[in-house]
Amino acid sequence: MKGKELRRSLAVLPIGTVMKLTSLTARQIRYYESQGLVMPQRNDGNRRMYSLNDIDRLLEIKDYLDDGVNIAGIKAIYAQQAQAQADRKAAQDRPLTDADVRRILQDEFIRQGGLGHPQDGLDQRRPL
DNA sequence: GTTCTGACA
DNA sequence: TGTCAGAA
Repeated sequence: MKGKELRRSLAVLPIGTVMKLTSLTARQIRYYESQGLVMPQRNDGNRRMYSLNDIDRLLEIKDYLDDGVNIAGIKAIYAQQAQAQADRKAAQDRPLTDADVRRILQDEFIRQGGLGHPQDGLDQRRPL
């Protein structure tokens, strides 16, 4: 993770500041948290501490709400996005399976001509 | 003074 | 969602 994103994820804002930055009431901000839409950190005194990313998320939630999307809908959107990212990460981290290796070897085999079609006298080789 | 949780005329 | 209470 780069320093820039690290700073954006630093939770340093108390709810009072977040209220002014988002024009949301503390009631609304806490409610969205209860719905799992945001998950601010807590400091020693159990006070919610928000990061710049949290601010963006809250502003985004507000926009969705203004566009008529309900809480359930927003939940679905974030759930789907999280799933999409999980899939991408899984694809990156997963070591090659036997199936992957077979597919790669077969592709390479075909790329080099494979069994070809000796009958028609022309190979199916494709240039790289 | 600010924020937290829980509750509801 | 607003707002009040009682505590931290």
